[in-house]
Amino acid sequence: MSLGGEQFGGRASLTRQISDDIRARILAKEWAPGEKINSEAELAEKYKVSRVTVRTALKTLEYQGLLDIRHGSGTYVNDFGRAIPTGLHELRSMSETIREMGYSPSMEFKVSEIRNASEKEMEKLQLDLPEQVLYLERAVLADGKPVAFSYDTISISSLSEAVVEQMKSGSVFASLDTINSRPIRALAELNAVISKEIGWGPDRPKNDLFLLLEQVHYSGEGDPMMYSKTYFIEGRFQFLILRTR
Amino acid sequence: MSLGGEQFGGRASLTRQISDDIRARILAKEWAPGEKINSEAELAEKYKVSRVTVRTALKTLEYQGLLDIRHGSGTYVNDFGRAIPTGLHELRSMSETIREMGYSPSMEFKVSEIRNASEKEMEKLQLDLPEQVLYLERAVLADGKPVAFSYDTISISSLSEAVVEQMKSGSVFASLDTINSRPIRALAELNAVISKEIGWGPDRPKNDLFLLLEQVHYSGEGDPMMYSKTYFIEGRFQFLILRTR
DNA sequence: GGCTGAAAGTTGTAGGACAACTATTGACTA
DNA sequence: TAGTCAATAGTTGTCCTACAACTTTCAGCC
Repeated sequence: MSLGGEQFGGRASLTRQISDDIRARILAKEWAPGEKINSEAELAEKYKVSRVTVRTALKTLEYQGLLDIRHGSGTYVNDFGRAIPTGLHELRSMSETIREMGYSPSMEFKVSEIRNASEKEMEKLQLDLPEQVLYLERAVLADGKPVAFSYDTISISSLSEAVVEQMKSGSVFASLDTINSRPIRALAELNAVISKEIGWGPDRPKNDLFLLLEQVHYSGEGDPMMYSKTYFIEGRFQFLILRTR
Repeated sequence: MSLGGEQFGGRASLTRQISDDIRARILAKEWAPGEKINSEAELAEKYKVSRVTVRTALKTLEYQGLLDIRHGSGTYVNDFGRAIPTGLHELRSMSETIREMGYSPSMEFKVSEIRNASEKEMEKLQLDLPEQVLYLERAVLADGKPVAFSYDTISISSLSEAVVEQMKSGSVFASLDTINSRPIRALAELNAVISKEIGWGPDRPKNDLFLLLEQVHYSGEGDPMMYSKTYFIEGRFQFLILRTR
């Protein structure tokens, strides 16, 4: 059984590798919704790890709403229709999330420039001086149709020019992956917004209604890396949450 | 060290009792934000449980965004300004959430009646026949000020008349607690809504803008118990989410 | 002062054991 | 036959002990 965890230098914990792998297996419909998966003992043997590690991984997936662990009975795949719980708690790139939902993600760049940070950006990114930042305006597409408009400001003082150049037209998270410095945490706020200033193009919603996810991403050292405002077009993107006790 | 877990007949797991207790201690500011809490070994000794149990409890709180567990270093209380992560993933009553945020919760009943279920309600509650349901319209107040309007439909076919009567003017969750049948899961959807039909009174938002949390609550046996639409007044309630990898 | 390496402290993983709970089976009874 | 009940096997929850992996501290040395 090969895991192919650790994508780069930084090695993910064993628990994380297994949790990721089982998550992928669930989303790949290896088990039907409601079906009982292998017992912890079996999984531990297959993955060649201890039961403790498997248990921790399964617990994570239970938190994420994918599994239901029943004492004395077994562990079952949760039934959530066609949609996948959005996982607001898990830090994933938009592209990854869209892909997991079964669509094909893409981006459409509208603005992509390096300029001085505004006052609000300085505050959010904890900059003392108005240094240079990378500013992006993009439409997020699923199967070619816009589902959100994203306004991102990225602190580039500690990034090489090559990486910055890459970000200007590709995925921000993927670029950060190449230097192994993807953010590991984000503090997000959710708001309902109505505004004529947001979005562009023919697929822009006529009622000006958006669900705004405003967040600051932090590096492993706790430094702010990116400040982004993502405006989800109401009705185009399903925010599904499985809540548990 | 007394835990006072199991509030009624149903016994909560050890892990859950400890997780709840530590959560309360964190929210009571027993440790400052950023501060390192006791080691797992210490906690295990204090609570008189194994380290495994403590670890599981801490993992839960880490997932909820309250703690940061660092390998080789220790476990730290997360720093999130004044606000408490809303915990969209944890199933809590509105009152509990508001109380945890440091406000005093209350309810204002507008409608409270028993009537036949509508078609949509029948679908959501999985009823074959249009049986009787309890319908409530309430304003949710924090420190006397409305933060949300809630429209709830409760399946009462399996409830005693006394419990139903209690719900008509008190907390739904508290009433369900008395017979030990609080829902353990909810499937929720989040939307931005603009509507003139929602809410009432002088504190109703003039811009008609709400964040709608529409959800179905399920019992331990998987049966739908309640269908509710809670319209949060945009700007009055902070939906704060800590996202982690 | 600054570097090095040992040591102590903490979380992560292992393995084995038993407790607690669930689901199934089959015997027994009315 | 249908229903009840007890035994049983299977699964998750908790405990114990030990060690690996990592971080922080600090004494000792240059």
